[in-house]
Amino acid sequence: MYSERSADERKPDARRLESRRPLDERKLAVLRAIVQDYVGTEEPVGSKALVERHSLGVSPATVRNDMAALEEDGYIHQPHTSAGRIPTDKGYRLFVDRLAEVKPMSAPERRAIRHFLDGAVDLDDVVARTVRLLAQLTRQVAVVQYPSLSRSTVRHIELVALAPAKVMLVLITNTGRVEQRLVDCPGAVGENVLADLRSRLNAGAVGRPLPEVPGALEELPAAFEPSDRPTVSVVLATLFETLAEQNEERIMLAGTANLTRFGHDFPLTIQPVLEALEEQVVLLRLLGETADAGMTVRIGHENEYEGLNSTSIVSVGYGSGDQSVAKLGVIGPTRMDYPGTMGAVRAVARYVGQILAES
Amino acid sequence: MYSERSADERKPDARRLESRRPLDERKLAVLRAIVQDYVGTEEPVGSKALVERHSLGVSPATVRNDMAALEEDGYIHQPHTSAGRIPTDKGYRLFVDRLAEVKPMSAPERRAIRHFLDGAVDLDDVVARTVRLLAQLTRQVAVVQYPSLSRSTVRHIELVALAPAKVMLVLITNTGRVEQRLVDCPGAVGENVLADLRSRLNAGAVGRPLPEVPGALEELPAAFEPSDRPTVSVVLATLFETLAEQNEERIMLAGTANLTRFGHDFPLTIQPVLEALEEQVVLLRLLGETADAGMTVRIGHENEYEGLNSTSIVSVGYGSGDQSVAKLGVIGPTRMDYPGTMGAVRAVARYVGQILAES
DNA sequence: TCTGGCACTCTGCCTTCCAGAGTGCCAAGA
DNA sequence: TCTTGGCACTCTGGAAGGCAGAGTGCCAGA
Repeated sequence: MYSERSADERKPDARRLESRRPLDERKLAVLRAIVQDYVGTEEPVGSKALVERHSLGVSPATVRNDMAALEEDGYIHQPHTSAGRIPTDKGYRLFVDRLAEVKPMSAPERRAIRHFLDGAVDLDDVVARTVRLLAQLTRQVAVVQYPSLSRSTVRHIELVALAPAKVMLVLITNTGRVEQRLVDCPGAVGENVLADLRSRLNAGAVGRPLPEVPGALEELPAAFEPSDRPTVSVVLATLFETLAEQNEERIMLAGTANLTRFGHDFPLTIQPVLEALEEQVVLLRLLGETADAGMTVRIGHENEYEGLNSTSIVSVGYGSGDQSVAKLGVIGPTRMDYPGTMGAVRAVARYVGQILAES
Repeated sequence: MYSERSADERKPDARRLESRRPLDERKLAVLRAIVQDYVGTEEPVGSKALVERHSLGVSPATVRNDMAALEEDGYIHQPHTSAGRIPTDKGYRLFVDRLAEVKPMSAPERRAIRHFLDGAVDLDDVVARTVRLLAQLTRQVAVVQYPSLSRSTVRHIELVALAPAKVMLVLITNTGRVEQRLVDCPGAVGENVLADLRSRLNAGAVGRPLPEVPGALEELPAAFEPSDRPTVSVVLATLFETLAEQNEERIMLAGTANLTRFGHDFPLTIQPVLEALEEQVVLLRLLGETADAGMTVRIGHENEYEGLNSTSIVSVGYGSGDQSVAKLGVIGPTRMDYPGTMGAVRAVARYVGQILAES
């Protein structure tokens, strides 16, 4: 799995991927050329076409020899005798690990990103804009996870009496996320009790990371009159439940129409992908496997989920400060423009982080 | 456009759709049979197959004559000489208006719907469950609009001081919808002012339909000290803005994977549909065209949006009381099982309404 | 008004054929 | 030992042709 590290760190990993004999420079150049051409044309690429389009400085016959070696090592593959070659998952892997440079966004692109995201009015809007932007930039399916509760801290807790025995609990996090729950209390709740509870809740929880909140508020019921304790307990229970509901994490999606540019054997590939995209659980797990730092690229069969076996996923964490609070990424065919996609994903993640930090 | 009305009311409408000579009973039966068979097989249906599968009591030759008449009137159409017939949009229209009975859900189905929706914990969950249920029942793309702000009433308005000059405004509606906005105040806001404002806001707004709220609160700043008025005005402005933002209406979608069962000429049909589905605006307009009472069916070219010209949309309003607060529906190929789809849509809308009314 | 019969016309599918692209291998050259 | 030109071979994709099957339109008779 690709992670952004320095070249020195990276090498031992990459070497493990190769088989017995190391690939010489030219073979790597051939592989790179094959990947680039195949991504461009979607057609198996032959030796003659290769030397024409790339200045490899050798003849087609030589390239053929290299190709044979690459094929034997499993980096490329021939759909049938006397057809050109297409990269295998392993070939893409090597390409991403050693042959590709993440392509930085151009200055105008960066300006456009900034500009587009700056217009957002609230968290929902930030996420919505981000996902659309990413889909547009990469022309693929984009996925953005809402800043997760588990990494954020409490900004405020509010209690609102809606009816004598009904209280609405509102939790606001530093990432701008708002969660609300209706609480059915065992009996009528006095406004003074509510006010007291409100201020104690905030005193104990504000500024804390969500997972720590239950510990900090454990002793709270003891501070109240015995007659009020059931109410306090119910409210607390609801609060803890809300905090714990990490699986309630939301995800936003855009660019599914880009799936139509997927491949030739269309319905077969696209249906499982669409199904996967509808399963929040699958998407969350997918994003969850993203490394905490650096970009993650999962290629074809490296993917656990079967329906996504012919897709690649480029994902990265983003956050308001230095640590990531959520992930985002794109899903596209294994035959994708990795450098460009990775560049776009990284740039978008960076800017979203900035926007979140500012607000 | 189909609307559910009594048979008597319906007739004049239907008659207008027919051409000069009225279609006799048998021709209608033939059309009905054609629609049913075509929906089942997806293949043009011929005269011989028709008499075999349906007990029309006449010979293929007779059916052929009827078909010729139906074709002349534009209800069916021949892809090419010596092929079977397929219904036109006009044919489906007639079928829906006069030949189809909305198919009621079976008792087990109704129980399943109820059961599935009953488990919902909050509004988000209700909508999410509804849309998935609808997609599953109809095996098509389901669309559910969140209960709209414009029809609901204020249940509570809450103000929360987050920082000296930052206030969070939370609006809770009777449909369970919660909207929040961050307000930047011109200066620090005292807690007593905030409390005063809070209670006055609620006194003036609670129970009112959202559109009436601005009128009811117009005079509010006058009740405060001149020094506090700028703050009050800003909060009010933000509140009104929130109320006015009807275009912020949200929509939830499910079942896009069902598009893969769409037709043969796949990528061509599916891409514009996927694009349309990503445009909230398009979807909202689509649902917006739903009649306020009764079900609406829009078939093929009756649809404004070009990308949906080969799809039909079955939509209906749903609501917590007797009046509808939002719409839901499904989008599928014009060649869809109208009676079944309409039955499912109606049933789901009814149960969602009940759930909303209970909560 | 309905029906059986008949000639006619399409499509869809299968087969055949052919050019084009690409390969693997070999022997010669650097 | 690596590179290269040459050559025979293979496979796909598209075009062309042929054919069975399904379906129609029309006509004359009941």
